Amino acid sequence: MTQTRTRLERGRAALGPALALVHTGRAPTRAVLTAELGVTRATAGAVAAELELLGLIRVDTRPTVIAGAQGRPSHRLTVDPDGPVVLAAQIHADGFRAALVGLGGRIVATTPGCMTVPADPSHVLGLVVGAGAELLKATGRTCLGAGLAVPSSVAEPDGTALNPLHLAWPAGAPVRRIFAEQLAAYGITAPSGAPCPSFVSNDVNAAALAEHRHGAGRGARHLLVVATGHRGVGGALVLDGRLHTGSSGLALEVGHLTVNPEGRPCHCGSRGCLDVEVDPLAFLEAAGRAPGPEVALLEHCRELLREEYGDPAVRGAAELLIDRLGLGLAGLVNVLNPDRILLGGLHRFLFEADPDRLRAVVADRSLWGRSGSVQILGCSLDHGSLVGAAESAWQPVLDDPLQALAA
Amino acid sequence: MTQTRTRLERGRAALGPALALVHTGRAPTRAVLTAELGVTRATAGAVAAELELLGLIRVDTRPTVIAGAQGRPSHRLTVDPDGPVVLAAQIHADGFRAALVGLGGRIVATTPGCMTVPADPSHVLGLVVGAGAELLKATGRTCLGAGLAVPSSVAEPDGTALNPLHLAWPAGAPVRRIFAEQLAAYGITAPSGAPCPSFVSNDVNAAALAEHRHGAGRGARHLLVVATGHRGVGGALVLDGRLHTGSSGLALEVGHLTVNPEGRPCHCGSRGCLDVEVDPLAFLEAAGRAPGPEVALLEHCRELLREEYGDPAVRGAAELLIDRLGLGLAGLVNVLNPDRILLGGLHRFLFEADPDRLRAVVADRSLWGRSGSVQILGCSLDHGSLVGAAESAWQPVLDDPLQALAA
DNA sequence: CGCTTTTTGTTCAGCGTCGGCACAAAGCGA
DNA sequence: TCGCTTTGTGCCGACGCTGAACAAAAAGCG
Repeated sequence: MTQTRTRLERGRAALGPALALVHTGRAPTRAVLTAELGVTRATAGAVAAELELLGLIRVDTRPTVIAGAQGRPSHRLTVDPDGPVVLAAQIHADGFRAALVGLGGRIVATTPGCMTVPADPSHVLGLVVGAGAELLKATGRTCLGAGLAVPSSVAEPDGTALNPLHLAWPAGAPVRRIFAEQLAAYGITAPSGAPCPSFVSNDVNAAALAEHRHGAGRGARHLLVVATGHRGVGGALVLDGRLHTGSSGLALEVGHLTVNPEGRPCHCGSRGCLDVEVDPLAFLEAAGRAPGPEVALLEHCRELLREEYGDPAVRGAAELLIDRLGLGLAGLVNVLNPDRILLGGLHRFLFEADPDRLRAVVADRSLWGRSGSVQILGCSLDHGSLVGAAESAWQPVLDDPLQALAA
Repeated sequence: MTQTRTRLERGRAALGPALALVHTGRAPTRAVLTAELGVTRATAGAVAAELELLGLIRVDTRPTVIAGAQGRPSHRLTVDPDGPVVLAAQIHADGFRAALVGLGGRIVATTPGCMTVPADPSHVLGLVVGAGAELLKATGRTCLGAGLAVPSSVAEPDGTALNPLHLAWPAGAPVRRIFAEQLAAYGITAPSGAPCPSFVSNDVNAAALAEHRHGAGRGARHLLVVATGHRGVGGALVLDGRLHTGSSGLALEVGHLTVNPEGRPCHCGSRGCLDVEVDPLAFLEAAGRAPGPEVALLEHCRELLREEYGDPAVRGAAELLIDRLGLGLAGLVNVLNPDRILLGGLHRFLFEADPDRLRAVVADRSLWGRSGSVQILGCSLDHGSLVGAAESAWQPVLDDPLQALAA
C-alpha cells in the first residue's frame, strides 16, 4: 500500500553499520567507508546513496581536496544537518531539560535548563515532553524517537525507576509507561503516525553511551564510567559498543563498594560505601567547609579544588577522597578489566586535581594495575546524559535504517 | 588446487549457528533446527546434510517416533560419535589430565588424573601433550584443535600466565607459546598439516564456558561462576554465550573483594579478602579442625559438610563462611547483575550445605536482591575445566565449520 | 481399513545481493 | 600534456536464500 521510495540493489545489510560509522565520525569519506565496511566501492556507493536518499546523511561531491593526498578526491560524508531528530529529555534533582538531537550527537535545539522540584513523575514528564513538543513545532523537524535519562536505576523489562530518591518520586514509578503516555498526549508520534519509539535509561548509562560515541570514550573496547551527581554514585559499562545493563537493568550499582571499612554508615546497612565516602558532602566535611546550599554543592567542590588546592585542608581532603575513590575503582578494575575509565562529576574534579595520584592508587590496589593497563580520563561532554538519551533513541535507526524509517 | 569436497548451495551462513545448536543439544531434530535458525525447511535441510557430509553430525532418518506427536516424524540430529575431536588438557596443583573431547562436550578418551608436581611449564606441558598424542594414536581420531586450562590468569593478547602460583611456575610464563611448541613437537597438527589451532585459558573461565553449554548454566544470559580450588578464588562471566575476559584477559579477579573488614591479611596488601576468608584452610580453622594433607583439603571439607553438619563447630564455621561468601557475591551482583550464579569447589559445598542461607544473604546484601532475582546453583560437570578447554578449541569450528575444517 | 489431517522432507524456479571487472572521472606531478 | 594514482559507476555473473509445489510418513477418524 505504501510505495517503495527506493530500489536498493545492494548494501541493505551494510546500511546500519554504515550509518553508525558516519554517526560516530569514523567515516569522513566514501573511501574510508568502503574500507571500514569491508565491501566493494560499488556497495559502499549504493549504501551512501541510499542513506542520502533517506535524508540521513549528505554526500558532498564537491572536490574538497585534502592536502597531500594523491589521486581523485573522495566524496565527503556528513550527517545531514537538516535531517530528522530525536527528542532527548533529562530529569535531575534540580529540574529538567529537553532537546532535539540529530545524528552525530549534535544538539539541534534545546530548552534552557528548567529549575523545578520534580515531585510528581507525571507532572514533570508532562513538562519536559511539552517543552520538547514546543521545540519540534518551532523547528519543524521530523522526530524519529524519544529518549529519557533519569537519576535512578531503571529495571528491565518493566521500565520502572527503582530508586529515584533524589527526585522524591515513589520507588517503582513506571517511568517508561508515563513517558510514552506523555508523548502520545502531546501528539508526538513517528512519521507513520504510530506511537513514537521511546526509551528510558539511567543517566550515567546514557552519559557513558554518549561518551563512547562522541566523547572521551571513543575507540575504547571496554569502557567503564563512574560519576557522582549531587548525591550518590553511578556506574556504567560499555562493552564493544553496547551498554551492559545486566540481566534486569541493574548492573554497575557501584555505590556500595566498600572503600573505608571504618567509614560512616550507609543507608544500605553496610558502612564506608563509595556512595557516602566520595561525594560532595563527604569532601566538604573532610575539608572543614560548610556544605552550603544543596543546588550548588558540586560547583562549590569544583571551585575549591580549582582555586584553593594550595590550602592544606582542601588538599588533604582531596587526597583522602582520591585514595578511597582509587580503592573503589581498583575493585572494579579487578572485576571488569576495562581498557578505559571515565570519571564524571566530583570524581572528575578530584581526578583532575591530581591525576597521577589517582592513577597510582588504582595501579597499586588493583591486581594487575601494571600489566592490564587502564587509561583514566575525565568525561568530556557538556550534556552527556542528554546526548546519551538521544543515542538510545537513535539505536533502532542505527540498527536498521530502512525498518526504522518505515515504522 | 584443493578440490571442493561439496557443492554447498545454501545455508553457508547458518552452518555455524546450526552446529552450535546441535552441539549444545538445543536442536534434537531437523524441525527444531528449522525453527531455531529461523530459516526455511529447505535451508535447514541443506545445512544438516552439509554438516553430515563434513562428518560433524549424524542425521538419523529412521522413523524414531516421539510419543504423542502428530504428523511425519522428524529426523533426529545427533553429534557424530565417531567425528573429529579436540585435545583438551588441564593442569592443576597436583598434576594434569589430557582428554579427547568430541562435539557435545563428550569425553571420548581420557588419561587417568596424573599426579605430579608441575614445576617446570615446558616439562609438564610436554607430559600432558605427550599423553594427548598417545590418546590420538590409540583412537585414530582426527584432531581439529587443542585447548589448555591452567589455574592462573592468562594475559591477552600475549598468552602468558600471570600468577601460576599454585603450580610453582614463574609469573609471566609464556604458556600459549610453550603449548603450541609442544603440540608441534609431538606432531599434533591440523588435518591440513598446518599448526594445530591452540588456546590457553584460565580454568574457571573454561569451566564457566562448559557449564554454560553443557551444564547447569544452560540458557542463562548472564552467567557468573565463582569457584575455589585448593587455594584461591576464581571467577568467570559468560555474557550472551561468550566469555567475558576483559580487555586484557584479566577480568573477574574476584578473590580480592573485601568480605571481612577485620579479617586476616592477604598477600595483596589488603585484609579480609574473599581469597583468604572463604577457602578450605579458613573453613577448617573456623571449624577447629587440623588442615591435614594439602592434596585432600577440599575433599576433607566436603566430607565435613556432608557427614558432620550436625556438629555445632562445623555448622558455625559453615555459616560464617556462607555469610562472607554471600557478601562477596552480593557485591558482584551489584556490579554485574547476572541472572544465574554457579558455585564450584568449596563454594559449592558450602552452598549445598545450606542453600537458603546463602540465597538469603545475597538477597539481603545486594541492592536489588529481591527485584533483580538471581538464581544460585552448584556447578554440575565433573570435568568442567577440561570440557571448557575443549570448548575454546571447538569455537572456531562453531564459528565457521567450512573454514575451520579446510584449515 | 480408507480417508483426511498434520507435520516434515525435497525439488525447483525465481530473484535479491554481492563481488569482480571494466571504464570513467578527478586530481597530482614531471 | 601525458601518465599515475585514487575514487566513483555501470554491468555481468554467481551465490545463496525464499517461497511454493510436491512427496512422504505418521496419527486421527468414521
